Amino acid sequence: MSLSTSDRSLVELVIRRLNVLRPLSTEARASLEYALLEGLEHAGAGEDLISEGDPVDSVRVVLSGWLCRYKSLEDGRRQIVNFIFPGESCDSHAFLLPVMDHSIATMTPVVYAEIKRARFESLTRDARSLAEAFWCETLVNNAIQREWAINLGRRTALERVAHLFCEIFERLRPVGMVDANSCVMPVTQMDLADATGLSVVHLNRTVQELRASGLIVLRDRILTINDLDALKDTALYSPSYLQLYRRS
Amino acid sequence: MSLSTSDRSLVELVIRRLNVLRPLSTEARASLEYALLEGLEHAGAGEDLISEGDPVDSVRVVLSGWLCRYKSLEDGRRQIVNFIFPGESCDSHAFLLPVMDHSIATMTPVVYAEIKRARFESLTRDARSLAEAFWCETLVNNAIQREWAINLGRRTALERVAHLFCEIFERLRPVGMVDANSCVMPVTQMDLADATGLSVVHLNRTVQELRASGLIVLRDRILTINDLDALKDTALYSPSYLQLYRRS
DNA sequence: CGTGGAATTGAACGTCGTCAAGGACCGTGG
DNA sequence: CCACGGTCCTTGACGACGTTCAATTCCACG
Repeated sequence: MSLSTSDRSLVELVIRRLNVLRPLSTEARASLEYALLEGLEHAGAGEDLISEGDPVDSVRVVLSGWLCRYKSLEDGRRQIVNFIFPGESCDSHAFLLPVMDHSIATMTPVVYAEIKRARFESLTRDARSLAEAFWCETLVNNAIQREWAINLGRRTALERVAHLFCEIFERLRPVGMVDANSCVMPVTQMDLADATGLSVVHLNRTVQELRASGLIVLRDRILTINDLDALKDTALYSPSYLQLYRRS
Repeated sequence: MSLSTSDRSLVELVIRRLNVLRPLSTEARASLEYALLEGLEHAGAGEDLISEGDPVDSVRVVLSGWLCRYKSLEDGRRQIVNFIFPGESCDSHAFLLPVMDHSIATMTPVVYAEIKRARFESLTRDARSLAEAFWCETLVNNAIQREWAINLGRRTALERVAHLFCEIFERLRPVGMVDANSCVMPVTQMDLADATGLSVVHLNRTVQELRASGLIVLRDRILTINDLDALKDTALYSPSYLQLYRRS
């Protein structure tokens, strides 16, 4: 495995993000950085990294690319229950439960670092700040999951899609994947439909409604938000749940 | 505060439940039992224990009664994102994040134990098994939240309500609140509507559909499930997410 | 009794899903 | 070079599921 400078900068990104959740000690950063660089892996788009029912014995930290957590019903209906963005980890501590309750799939080519359970446990035992940072991540995930519940249960199609775009934008911003008012949107409308609980057809019409009202431009897999505040208004978006910034 | 024998048996229930998630050492049980008995509190029905935006500095463990986590939109639309049943804790570790992202309300009169943050942290520091048990609880909650996402996003009204009834029944069983094939259902149809993302009117019609098909009886706040397997079939219910039983 | 919350019913409407077809784009192979 | 197939996006027509509004019944409680 070769260690490019780009890999190193991706690892930096992970550490910076965790550091926002909990300030990390110098040793914590160093040992995490080492563990990440040691476990680098690549995956193509559209692969299942883990499937519902699988036992888990490692933690994966995403360095680049988009993934999603999803669940399926017997008859094929699928619900994406969350996205996973660069800097986030897939299933820290998931090994505390016997098996996965959901699946994780790549939506783009992905670079990630795999840390075996024993290694992860010794890392977090040695650095309390690291352990807390990963736990904070789990808690924030929990909060996002709750926000998705009200999104799916109580928002209209237009509000749901607007809300999803706001959330994606706000989650990509702190990891430097937002350029002024636009970001990549490397997923199909089918995926967006599965994330918002809509049919593809209706998702498409809803996106066009957002386009027609001038709030967004979505073309060539690039999302441009013309007026973020206005988009948040139509989404009834309240950002507190992301906990992107620490209480000072 | 008086310590009745009934309080003691409720505390036993909490410990038994945590013990299913992680085997607890004798000392862990003893110190937790002590902390719980020391922090007993009561609340009436329909009270907000914590509201979105509040800082948290304690953990509440529910000894009896039903609560719910919910989120609201500006215009009053409300989504119940989860229930909290006896034996479960409200927000263990929530103090790791600055403020609550959702509110917690009592749906019935409730008995709970409040453990201050410092106390909780020393408890879990001294007993690793206890810490892991509480973390497991958080992880299971996460899994439940994901199941609710697919419930709200991809199931029909009939499936949603059937699924909710299955889940409630299965979560109440291990804490001894199920009697043969029936359990209490001490909430209004308005609450059930807010939990399933339906209007009250349509929830009512859906419940009647379940009644008409002979699957359930719901009367006088008692839910009787005539054929649990059949109900699970109509709900497309797959129980693994509750992780009620440990891998041996 | 009378009051108020909860459950229930009816009717009309609307959002969203389904089905089906057409178009844009892209890589592959003849 | 162009035909071909595949995937994704888009549009139209229609119907169904679920919402809204409003009225009625039921029941516990004072």
